[in-house]
Amino acid sequence: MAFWPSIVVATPAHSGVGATLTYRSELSLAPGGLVRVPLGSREVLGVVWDCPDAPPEGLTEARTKAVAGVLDGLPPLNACWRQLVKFSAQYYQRSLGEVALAALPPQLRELDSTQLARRLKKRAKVGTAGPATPGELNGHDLSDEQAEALQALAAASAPVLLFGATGSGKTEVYLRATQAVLETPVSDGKSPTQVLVMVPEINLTPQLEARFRERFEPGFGAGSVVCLHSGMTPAQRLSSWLAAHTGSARIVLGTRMAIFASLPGLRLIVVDEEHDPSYKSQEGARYSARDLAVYRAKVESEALLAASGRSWHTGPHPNPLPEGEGTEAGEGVNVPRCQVLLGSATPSLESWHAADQGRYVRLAMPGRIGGGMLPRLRLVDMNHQPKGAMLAPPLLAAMSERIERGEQCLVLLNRRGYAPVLACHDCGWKSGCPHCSAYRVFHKLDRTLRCHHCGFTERVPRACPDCGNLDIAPVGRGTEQVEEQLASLLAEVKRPDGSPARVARMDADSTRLKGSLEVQLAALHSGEVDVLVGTQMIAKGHDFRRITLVAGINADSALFASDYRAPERLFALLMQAAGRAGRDAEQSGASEMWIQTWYPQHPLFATLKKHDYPAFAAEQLSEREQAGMPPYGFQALLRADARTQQAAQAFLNIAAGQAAGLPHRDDITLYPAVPLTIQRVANVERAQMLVETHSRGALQRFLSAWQPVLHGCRSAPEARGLVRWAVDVDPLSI
DNA sequence: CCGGCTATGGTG
DNA sequence: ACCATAGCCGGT
Repeated sequence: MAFWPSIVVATPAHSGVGATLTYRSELSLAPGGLVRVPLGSREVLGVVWDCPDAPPEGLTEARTKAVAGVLDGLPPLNACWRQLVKFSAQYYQRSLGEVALAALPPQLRELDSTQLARRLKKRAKVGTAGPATPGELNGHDLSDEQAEALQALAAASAPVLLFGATGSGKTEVYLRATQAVLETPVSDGKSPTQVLVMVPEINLTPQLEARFRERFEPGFGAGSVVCLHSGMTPAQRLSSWLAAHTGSARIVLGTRMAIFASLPGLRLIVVDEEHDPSYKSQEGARYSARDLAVYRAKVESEALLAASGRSWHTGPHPNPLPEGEGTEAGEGVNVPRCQVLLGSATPSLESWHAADQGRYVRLAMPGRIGGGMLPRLRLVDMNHQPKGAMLAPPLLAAMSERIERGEQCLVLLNRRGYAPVLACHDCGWKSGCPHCSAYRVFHKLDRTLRCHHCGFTERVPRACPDCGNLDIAPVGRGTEQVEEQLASLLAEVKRPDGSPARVARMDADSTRLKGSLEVQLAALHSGEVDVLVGTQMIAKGHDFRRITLVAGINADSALFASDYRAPERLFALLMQAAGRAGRDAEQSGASEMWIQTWYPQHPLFATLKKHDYPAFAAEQLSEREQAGMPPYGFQALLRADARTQQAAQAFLNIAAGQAAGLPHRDDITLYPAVPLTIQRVANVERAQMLVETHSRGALQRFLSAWQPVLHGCRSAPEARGLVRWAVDVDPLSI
């Protein structure tokens, strides 16, 4: 066979031929290099995946195309990054090229190598900081708990779960751990050490960014801290990505997508609020950035160890993903490694279970900085309140008292708009969405009916569209209505300076415009606002100083939800909300969390009252174990979207039928195809099938074998009208 | 009878 | 992914 130089490239192509495509190239290329290659009639960005000695069997030189260009000047993506991408593609059942290309900044696809050179030069100027002089502006001493946590972290050789109460100073632990990593000297020619810090939401990046900049830019230079999230412009993203890839950025702060950043000197990954469902991607490769963080840290550690010439002797590694065994905690101090630090006041049951088993090291910080106490829980039994009261009189009285003392209140309601539905009292018309099986929400401020699923918006009709009746009225309550009502109910209440109480609202609608979140937070901090009404957005992360009362006014819907993770989410949300109150120690003694409920006897409230997350977790875990649910069992969803519900279900049923004889089929339960709770969205019918088993390995091998079958089922005549399908491994809601 | 839209297939 | 091509309705 004639020799010709070939390279294997990961491209965005993802059905048919295989995971990678082979090209011809005279140039010397290394794995991880970026190339432009012809694909069909286009030219696309690709990642060099392999440089084999000989081209694959059965492929002739004439049938291959030549590499069109090389983005030289850019160091190749290292083996750890490639391993992360490869693993993610396999585990989440997507093509290698799709994951690889999605992990790169979109702008990179449009650049040629001269443009790239210019960007790199620009970067170099900002990026190279002088020798590190550790930031001194550190200020406060560590609490005993923080100091102990940091010591234990330094000694840990497994993932660390930092179980810290809201206000216990987790961020300071992240900062100190980061500082320790950045001060670690590296030998010549090696990349400077780097830290990745992830937060669940874009909203939470600015305040964390400010703290990291303040702490590290004096010592490590401007540009040592960069952000990476989907809210940035393409140019900003490219710039941050290049800074991370070249090592000029020492700290990358971002949302879930940041897990795929190229970080050649990575030594620590922090996952803040690790329980947060936002870490699970809901489109494309449905990855969990938290789980991948644990995997990535393991891969990076192995590489560092191999490079240091030692061999790993503790056996298999902690890893939530492949068939999970573990490693013993507490070994391996001073072994070069990349650590992972998962922080939460209400950890995911998955992480909690891993800590119970000793696969993770659990560090607890139960106390609040400054000795503040968590608020006292007050349950309002709605059975004993006046009919139709949206806020119980005792709650209103308590709020008034707080306002008169110059304290602030938070009112939590997980529903945007004025009312979830508008209805005609005569003929029974309701404000349904014509494109979805859902009601359109009444937004009074701009007089619209808006579908929160597909975005379809119309002006509110003046009369009932069906019968012409003028008497159409809102049913149920949203944040707009609570804001309006509270403003009128508290109109007579005076603040200490004699001025009237002020109510404001914060939700996705009020913060849509750029900068308005900051404006709203400033209004709260300066004390202009006494009562803030909002969705779960107000429960997350923000550091409110003068809040002494938090009220959840409609928690019940989650108590009896069919989703088995609903209690966990409700507990986390209420704990998080409670954590907003009493951050100021002086006032914390009297701070309160009020919950309006029709079911005050519900056991969830008893554990919440004691702020006893361990008890709650133990109880939930035993239920999960009984039922063989995660983390004891393993699940995937096969999802199908189609023009008709029959087509969607037909696809799923055919797929299930054709699963016969596949590896591990006997270990797998395939449940019947069912429509999703919201069956139709934007005129697309949705259905799904639950895949369940007791072994992660069995699930993986079964899904891999099922994949080509699923591709084939697409063209089954019964599935005519199928729009798309997807596999969701480790789904968050079923 | 052309043009636009949507479904289907292939990329080295 | 993205593009090309093939198959189905409306308009002058």
